[in-house]
Amino acid sequence: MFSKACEYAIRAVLFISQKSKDGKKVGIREIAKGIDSPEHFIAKILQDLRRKGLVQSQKGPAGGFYLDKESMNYSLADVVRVVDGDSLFSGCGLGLKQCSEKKPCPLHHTFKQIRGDIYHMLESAKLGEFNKQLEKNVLFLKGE
Amino acid sequence: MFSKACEYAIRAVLFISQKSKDGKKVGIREIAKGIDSPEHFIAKILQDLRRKGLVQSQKGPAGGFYLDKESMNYSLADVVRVVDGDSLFSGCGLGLKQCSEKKPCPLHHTFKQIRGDIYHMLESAKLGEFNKQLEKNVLFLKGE
DNA sequence: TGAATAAAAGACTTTTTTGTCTTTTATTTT
DNA sequence: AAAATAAAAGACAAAAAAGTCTTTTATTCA
Ligand code: FES
Ligand code: FES
Repeated sequence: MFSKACEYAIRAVLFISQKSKDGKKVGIREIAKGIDSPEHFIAKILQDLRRKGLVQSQKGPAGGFYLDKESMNYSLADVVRVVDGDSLFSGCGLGLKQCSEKKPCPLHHTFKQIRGDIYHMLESAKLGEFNKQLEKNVLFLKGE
Repeated sequence: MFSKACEYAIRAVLFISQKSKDGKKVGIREIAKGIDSPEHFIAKILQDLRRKGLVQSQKGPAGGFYLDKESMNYSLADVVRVVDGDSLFSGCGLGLKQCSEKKPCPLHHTFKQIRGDIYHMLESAKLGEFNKQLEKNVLFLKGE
């Protein structure tokens, strides 16, 4: 459904959100541990997200990644678009060159609905909204 | 969502279904053209499906791929399971090692629903059921 | 039986994705 | 200013997915 890079991206962004909610910054090593991902791999992904303005960062001692007020209101759909593009939101489920009403694939009518549900799920999930549940250990960003 | 191999597989199986509905067999070249896929690539995928019994084939002149009565009742979910495994049906959307109620990821509750919808869409879609619409050119297996 | 046909099998290449390592740049603190 | 810290950048490697090519095997038909 998502690429590995995108899965890591979402988990990282939610991790940063929770850790940085009272102005703190969080380093790449802590992020990698917190979401159980390869350190340098998630680092590169976060650089992309920073260039697009979805997360902020600061170099040097006491530096790290964080989310400002605005970024808290980005949605997971924004993250997905940066990392995986928008084929998940608009592409054909069976891989036809383009999804269209004029030449629909056999799954089109059902799939369109589901694709919309996915979009709605991601669009309505703002980065800041899971903070409390993550802190209470009611939601998790890594397994075991 | 699906791998390329799986997209081709679904399209191929529906193509075979439609072409073979009155006992005819269809060759790999015609299939590849009919669904706009690489010939040898889809050939290999169909070999897997044949070993699992989802499609039938016959070598030699006038041979080719076809679906028998039983195979017509397989579902797209069966095809997906053979080609992509069942992670789409049971895996965590954010890539946690396992999806569970005990340690749910932030998307778990919403995603579980969507995953179920996908499963239902694929499980209820039997291989034979698109034949008429494909023949009438109301549904399509390739773009442009 | 022999030629033609078509799938099966397997080796191989290319591309994409994922992951690692090293060097550079910016920032802070002493 | 110097040392320490942490992200940024970029080169590189490994693995997986996608795609290609050649040879073999089974079947039919003349
Ligand atoms: S054409 Fe396939 S999903 Fe719309
Ligand atoms: S734990 Fe992530 S979908 Fe269930």
